[in-house]
Amino acid sequence: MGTRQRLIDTASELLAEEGVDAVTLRGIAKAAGVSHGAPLRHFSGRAELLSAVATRGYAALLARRETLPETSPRERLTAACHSYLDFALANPAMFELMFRRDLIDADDPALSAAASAVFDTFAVLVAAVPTPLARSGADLRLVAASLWAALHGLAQLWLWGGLAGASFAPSPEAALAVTLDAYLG
Amino acid sequence: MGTRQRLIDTASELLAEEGVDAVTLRGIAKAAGVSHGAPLRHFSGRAELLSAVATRGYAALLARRETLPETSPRERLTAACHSYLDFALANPAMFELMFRRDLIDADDPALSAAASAVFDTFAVLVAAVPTPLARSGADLRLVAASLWAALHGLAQLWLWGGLAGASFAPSPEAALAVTLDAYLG
DNA sequence: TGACCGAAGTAGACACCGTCTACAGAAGTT
DNA sequence: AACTTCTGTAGACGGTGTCTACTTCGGTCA
Repeated sequence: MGTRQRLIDTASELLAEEGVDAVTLRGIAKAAGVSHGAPLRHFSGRAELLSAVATRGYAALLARRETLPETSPRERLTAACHSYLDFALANPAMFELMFRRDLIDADDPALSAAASAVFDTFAVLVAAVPTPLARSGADLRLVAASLWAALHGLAQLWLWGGLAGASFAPSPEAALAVTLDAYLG
Repeated sequence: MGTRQRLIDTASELLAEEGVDAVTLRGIAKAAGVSHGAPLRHFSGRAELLSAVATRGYAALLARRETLPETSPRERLTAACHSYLDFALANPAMFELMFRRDLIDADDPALSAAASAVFDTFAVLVAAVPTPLARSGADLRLVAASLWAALHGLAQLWLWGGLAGASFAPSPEAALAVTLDAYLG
């Protein structure tokens, strides 16, 4: 296996185990058993390596779409929403990296393609459900964007520390249920 | 004026002008005209200084609640939502800092108090509006959390790069309108 | 075959970062 | 007047990303 691929693998493991702070170019190199300068032979810099890692994250998110139940469009959509939240909570470091534009290169073609694919497939799922919003004539892609943002905010806020410190501490699933209620009626 | 306060001021300006990457302890010290070690006489470390800056951000967010129109609860809530999004888009670096738990100390008492106050006042606004969700018996604080998350996700996603790269690029206001439609019916 | 040449890995240097420590002075207290 | 505390400075240390030689190895071509 090529060094380039091993660097991405090692970085992914390091990310999952030690968090986003640990994904340092030198640390990855050491964990991969190469010198600290070796990664620069395969990537233009840290951002490019981490972009490759994040791209893998978007791919994993997309892969979850293949495992949705083959039932009603509505159930498929709610399952996809749960899947998104589950992914974020199960892979917090990867999820954080995927949206840290100071660590990755947002213009990376593979990365933005993967990210767009995630949104596009989500938009398709949304379009298949006759929500009250859709009945009222709203732009379906706008509804998809709005719902995705709601999901994303839920994940982000929860990873951030939930509403800990606030006077009560709901579970993310409970909040998601309310969100889905709002959108799907 | 004490050095401590000037450090917070300088850091805030630096944050707004140069972004979150520029808010380095040494950079702040230089901009404030003191030696690189001086900040450590007033703060235990970078996290404590940045927590003070972020606390100011939450305070600014809270202050916007004072300027809401004295009309119907529904209009007050929608105005508060627009205000939240406006704040994020107008102060992207501050908004980012406020939710970067690797840069600030989430356990800072002043910080968590300010953050909780923001959520609590938002929950009060939500509770005053007879949304369809409320009528269906949902926990009002849960509704507030869900709506806040939706707002937050909208802001975050937009700052992240909007849905640029996706097949279409909606304005954040348009997406917010859909979100409010979903929740307020 | 032998010369060449580019790709890949290494080691060292540089500037920057956060943090720690030793030191100097100023201010206030006993 | 002596002593202690507070505030600021300067230097050091380990860590980071990136750049620049320097090797080394594999394949290509005369």
